[in-house]
Amino acid sequence: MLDKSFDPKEAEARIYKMWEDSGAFKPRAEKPTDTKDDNFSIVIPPPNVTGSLHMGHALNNTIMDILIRFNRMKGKAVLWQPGMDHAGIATQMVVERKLAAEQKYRKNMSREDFLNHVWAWKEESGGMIEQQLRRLGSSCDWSRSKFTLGASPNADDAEKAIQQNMGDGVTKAFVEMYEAGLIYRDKRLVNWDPHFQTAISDLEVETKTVDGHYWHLRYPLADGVTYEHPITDEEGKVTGHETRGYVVVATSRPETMLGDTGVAVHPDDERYAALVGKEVVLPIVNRRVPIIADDYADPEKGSGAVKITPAHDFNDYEVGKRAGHELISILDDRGHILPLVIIPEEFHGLFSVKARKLVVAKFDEAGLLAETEKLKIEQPFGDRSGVVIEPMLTDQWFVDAEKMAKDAVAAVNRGHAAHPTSSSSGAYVVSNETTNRRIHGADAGMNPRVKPEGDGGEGRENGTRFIPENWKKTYDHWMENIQPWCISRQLWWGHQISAWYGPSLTKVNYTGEAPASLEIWDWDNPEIFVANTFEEALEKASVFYGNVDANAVLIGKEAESSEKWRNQTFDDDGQNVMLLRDPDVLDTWFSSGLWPFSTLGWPENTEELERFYPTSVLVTGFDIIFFWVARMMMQGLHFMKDENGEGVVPFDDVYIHALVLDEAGKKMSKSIGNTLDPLDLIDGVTSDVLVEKRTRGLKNPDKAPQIAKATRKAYPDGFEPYGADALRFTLASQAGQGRNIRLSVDRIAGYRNFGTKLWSAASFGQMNECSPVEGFDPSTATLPVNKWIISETAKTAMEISRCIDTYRFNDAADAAYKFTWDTFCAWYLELSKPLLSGADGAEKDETRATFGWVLDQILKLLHPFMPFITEDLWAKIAEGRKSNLITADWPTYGDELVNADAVAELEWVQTLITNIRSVRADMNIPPSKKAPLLLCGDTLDPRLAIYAPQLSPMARVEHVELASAVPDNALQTVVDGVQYAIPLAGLIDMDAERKRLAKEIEKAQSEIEKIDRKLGNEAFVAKAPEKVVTLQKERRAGYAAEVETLQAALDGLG
RNA sequence: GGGCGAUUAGCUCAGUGGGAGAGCACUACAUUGACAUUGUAGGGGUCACUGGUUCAAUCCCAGUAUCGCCCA
Repeated sequence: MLDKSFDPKEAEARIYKMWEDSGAFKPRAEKPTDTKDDNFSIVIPPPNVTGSLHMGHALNNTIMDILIRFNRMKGKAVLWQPGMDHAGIATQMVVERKLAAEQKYRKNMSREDFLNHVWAWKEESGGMIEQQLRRLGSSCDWSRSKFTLGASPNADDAEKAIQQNMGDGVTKAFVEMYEAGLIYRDKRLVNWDPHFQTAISDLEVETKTVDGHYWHLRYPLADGVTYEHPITDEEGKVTGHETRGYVVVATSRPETMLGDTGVAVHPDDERYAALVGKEVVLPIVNRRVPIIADDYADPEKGSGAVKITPAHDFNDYEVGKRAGHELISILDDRGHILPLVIIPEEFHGLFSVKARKLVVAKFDEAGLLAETEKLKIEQPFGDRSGVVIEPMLTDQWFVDAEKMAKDAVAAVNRGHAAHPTSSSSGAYVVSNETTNRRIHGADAGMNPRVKPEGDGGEGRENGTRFIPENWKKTYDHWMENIQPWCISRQLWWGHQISAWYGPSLTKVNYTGEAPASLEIWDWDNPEIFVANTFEEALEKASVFYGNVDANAVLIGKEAESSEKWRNQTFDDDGQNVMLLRDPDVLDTWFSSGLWPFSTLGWPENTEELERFYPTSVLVTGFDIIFFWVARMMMQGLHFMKDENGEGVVPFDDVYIHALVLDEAGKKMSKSIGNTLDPLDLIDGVTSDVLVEKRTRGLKNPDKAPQIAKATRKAYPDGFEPYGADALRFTLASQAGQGRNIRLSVDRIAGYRNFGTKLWSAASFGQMNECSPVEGFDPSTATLPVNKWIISETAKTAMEISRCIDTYRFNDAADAAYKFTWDTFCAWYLELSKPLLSGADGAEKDETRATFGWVLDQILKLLHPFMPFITEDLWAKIAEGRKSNLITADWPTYGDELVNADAVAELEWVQTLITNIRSVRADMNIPPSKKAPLLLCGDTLDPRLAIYAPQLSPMARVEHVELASAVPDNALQTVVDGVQYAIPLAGLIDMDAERKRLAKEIEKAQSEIEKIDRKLGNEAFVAKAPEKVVTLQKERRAGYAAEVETLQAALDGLG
């Protein structure tokens, strides 16, 4: 006997362990007959090692798990590759914060000591999210979980073996890209985060609109020059001129004037034409700088003249470069004014905001502050640090993204061209069945790519397709405007850059002769040796310096610090020039970009790489298309080559899912206090705990009472334990291909109820001995009711398969829900009751077997969505199953099981029952009151006798008989043009019945009118397809018959 | 400023060139037989607005309004 209901708390952990222990999460062994089509793979978007599960993960992983389980059941070799991202900045931040609480600071530690702290933290507290992902039911192959940074120095050998390639791969990628000219080192303006004191990429900068000021500053013209400045009225008309000995520039950052190199005006701006070529004297610093003409100056904005600070503004940088200006950096790493001789001492060391106030005060004092304007300004902030980002001139490593982007754009064009928008059916071509490729690792030869068999699709031809396809535009747009990607970070936690520096020989005209002395070597613009290892770098250096000064031979010393390297010149033996390894690390996304192949073992040529690259689909949110998807495309195409040397895309499809928002449509965020923890929805939570969690550790604690109040109002009773299945099903059912999902807790409860419904139907089946029958062949069923439910099962199975294949998860979930609840539970189960409780015999046996078979199919079809409850039932309703549900065969039958006659017959039964119920309910006839059903006509429909046992309980029909005329005091209904009467003397309000009939007639009448308008239109009859015209005629006939019968009924009432 | 998207029942959202849908909420009725985490029935919508294309528009096109997101 089944328990009363499913207990997720008890079952989830037990079942998950059973799956994992069974080896079901590992890809099945390769068969000799396997083609690329028989493999299905997904790489997980690696969560940050610091991360904890949020709703975005829940959606993302639910979708992946649906795809994975579906394809696994279809018999494919399935690999869901898990892993984590080391998340450079985020992790370093977490650990530094933790150390600070213990009065320990990174600055006072060696790099090695600090990294040991981070690794220790990772072992202890990192990676919690992998446990949380298990709670969702994610069926990843955890045994191959990868970490972008590789193994910890203290890891055991097994772990080291698993992670070995991760670090090697990144180094190899860096070196190869450098050698291919795709990576270079350059002094450029970059986004500088003064808090973390590192460069960050454009993508890590968030521009926000904040309250700010525009200060209009007067820059005096040099040498007593003056000009006539036009004075305008409110409408912009010039009303006169005034003589000015200054130009006005407006800025939101006055402190940068300390580093100004000029003032720009538009070349066509007549007002300033005479001033171009003249100079202004910068106040405070008393420097002369030129007035130049440049298109960048917008005559419409402000005074039309702009100050130019090339070292601290991206636009000014370009202007300065065009004008050949020298760059003057005025800020240090922390955003403080540098102690430069050209800057008055009182500014030295001031934080930029303080310097700003002082500059403004000085201008004001000197009468040079023309105006202070309050307005909203756009300001860049670091997405992690939250501080204002300073453009800074520094030496950094860059990827020439523009070059790589071309191939990546072309690959997506190919992907979409191979799959033109589908026909009106809206069905996508099933991707993973139209590709058939084999790939080998970088060092191996490639097999020719086999063209897929055509099923209408042309095959992917090594392209990637976005789903929904509108994301292609976003991707294209960004790729076409891509900027050099700054990949170096001034952090410690990450892949240290594999480059070594030696002194440069550029200062001498190097001819191969030994320079006279090391003194003239240039330490500021070092020679760069990019290599996989120090030994390799040394070799390269030896070749380079080989015939230089015989007194200074490089023999393999690596400088421990840049100070030592610069200041000491020779190593401790006083003999040798040292090489210095670049202390910086790579942007985390550089290693994430290798994820689709590094996780499969690259740069080794592994079996997994062969079998599972390219991956079938990438499932992710649109917020990381640029960060991640684009980079994987670029790096995948660069490193993974086919036998012709063509780059191979990392995935066939990219499915972009929605963002999960709260019920009000707001982005979930800790600071707003509207986050929902997936685990709370799975396990349940009290309102008190929920409030506590939402108000703990707020950046702005003042908000706590407000958040607490809103939380208690929204969820006064907290959450019940809905279980992982309900959460998954809700996410799937809301995963329409739109932009976002408002998560509804009511719906989660609704889908929990759905699970209970399924459970109770299974329980009913068990009580009635409806166990699955070994070898039952559904095509042999004889009873129409069984043929019908088998038909509906087949139709549903086809529908669900089609929907999952085309990433229409909500449609798939809906189809499963409707079939289970409405078709199976509400109709079949009730219709089967008389048979199951009737006399033993062939019909009862067939019905039991059918019931058992259909329930099995339901469990299979629901399994990808609700893995736990289905697996539990699978085991509990039948003993000695051949396999667990997770590896059971997916239903693949189809039309051959659909019996149109049986479907028509049962639809008639349902209409009859529904109509009887409806007229009775309309007249408020209590269900307890049974009544005969009279067929008003000449012959009794034999089907009425057959379904009498069902009509009795379901439609409260006492018995069925033929009547020549409608008796008085009877309700009437029409099914298929046949009139039925239900005599209920004494229970019917005849006036109400007349009104009811009149209303029904009116309804049908208005439909007829609508159709008549159409059919009366000659153009419609002439031009519309015949099918449509016929359909309308048929519909009209149907309504007409109904009206006639209803009218007769109404007339009969007198 | 450029781009993308949304606007359908009270709420949250599907949907389609030819008969307006679901879940929740609501109303009425029911209840010892799978299930109250229930059953049956019902009410409720000019498919944002204005034009256009078409025999036919909620759907395609153009514009307007409102809201949201991304980029500058």
